[in-house]
Amino acid sequence: MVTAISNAIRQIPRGRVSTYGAIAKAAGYPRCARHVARVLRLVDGLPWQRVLGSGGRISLRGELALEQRFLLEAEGVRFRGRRADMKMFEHRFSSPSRKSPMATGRRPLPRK
DNA sequence: ACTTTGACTTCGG
DNA sequence: TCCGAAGCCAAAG
Repeated sequence: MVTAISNAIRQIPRGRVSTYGAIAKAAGYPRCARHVARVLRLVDGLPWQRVLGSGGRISLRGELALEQRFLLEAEGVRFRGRRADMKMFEHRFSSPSRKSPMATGRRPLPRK
């Protein structure tokens, strides 16, 4: 699971970004945005700077936030105020990186 | 086994 | 746009 999430993150190409929620979903664990965050903190060697909060907002604080923004701009990602331009730079995942999307039997995602 | 803890998200005011 | 509350889920202690 940590693996699946790590893989998903590694799939984000340079110059593109994604969100915690989107990554979680792409990895096969919808609604597990927080776990994506944990993986980023735990595992290194990942393009952590390409992961943003919903709407392209930076969820980090202090220097990390500044550094993240700096790195992204260096890759060509443009910011509008405090947000990254998601319409342009959000990476679209094709499918869950590992086998069955479902590992813990959860519903397909009916929503309401 | 139970409680706490997040680099989260969405909604309402 | 900013702030607070509630929902979420697995890992840690």
